[in-house]
Amino acid sequence: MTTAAPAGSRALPHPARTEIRLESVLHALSDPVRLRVVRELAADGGELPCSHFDLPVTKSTTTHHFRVLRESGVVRQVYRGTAKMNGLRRDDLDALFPGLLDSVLAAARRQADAG
Amino acid sequence: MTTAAPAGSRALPHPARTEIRLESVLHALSDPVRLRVVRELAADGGELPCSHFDLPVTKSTTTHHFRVLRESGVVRQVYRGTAKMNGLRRDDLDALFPGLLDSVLAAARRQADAG
DNA sequence: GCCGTTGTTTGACAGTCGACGTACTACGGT
DNA sequence: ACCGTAGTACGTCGACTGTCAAACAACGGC
Repeated sequence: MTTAAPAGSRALPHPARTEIRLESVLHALSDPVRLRVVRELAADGGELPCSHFDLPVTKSTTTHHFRVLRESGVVRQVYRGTAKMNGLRRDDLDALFPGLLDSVLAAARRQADAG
Repeated sequence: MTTAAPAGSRALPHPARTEIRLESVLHALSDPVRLRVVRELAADGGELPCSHFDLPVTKSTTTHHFRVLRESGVVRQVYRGTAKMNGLRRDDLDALFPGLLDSVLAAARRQADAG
């Protein structure tokens, strides 16, 4: 009754680089909570656990948002002990859509500053 | 009986430049039909009537999509006789979010070519 | 072995979205 | 005055979204 994934390294499905769709990425980034997560990940540059983010939503909603980000190809998630680490898929996104992520991040920063 | 707008020039509400929200723009661009419209508008550079677009949806759905694009600040719409002309708000978008529109368009082109 | 921390799952719920058809309005020509 | 073309408004429908609470699972340490 292992669910299909071997215990000890719960598997997380990610789209391959070629499967990443622009529409899905834009949709993932169009939510304020998710955009904020992406900004923090970009600012950090490395990997951050879900628990690092102090989001104005419950745990289950947080799980949901991270799943949308992962399934759209925006973040990569891996388990490290009990924590789930999140990293931006900068390499893949920059290869597929050069400049897109940077201009979205710049736009978000600008809008936040003007706020 | 006039609905509030003087006859002869039906008014269409547009967000002012400062009211345009990044999240709304990304959401507007995350739909395949709308992204396609935006690409055609960008390729043309000028104004095109709704009837120019041969979209795989009905007229009423087309109206809906153009409204989303207008209300998010992506396109500007004006009536010209019985036609409703649509133009990209390049000036406003470029001023608010430099490079964003271009990288989205480049990404869309790239994805379409690879498709 | 037990507990706390971390995250998942499930089910519910209200709201939005994209799509449709039908009925309607607005304008330009004939 | 009439018709045709262009687009709108309204109501509906099913699917998806964002949110929550409550119960559960996995791992690390004590």
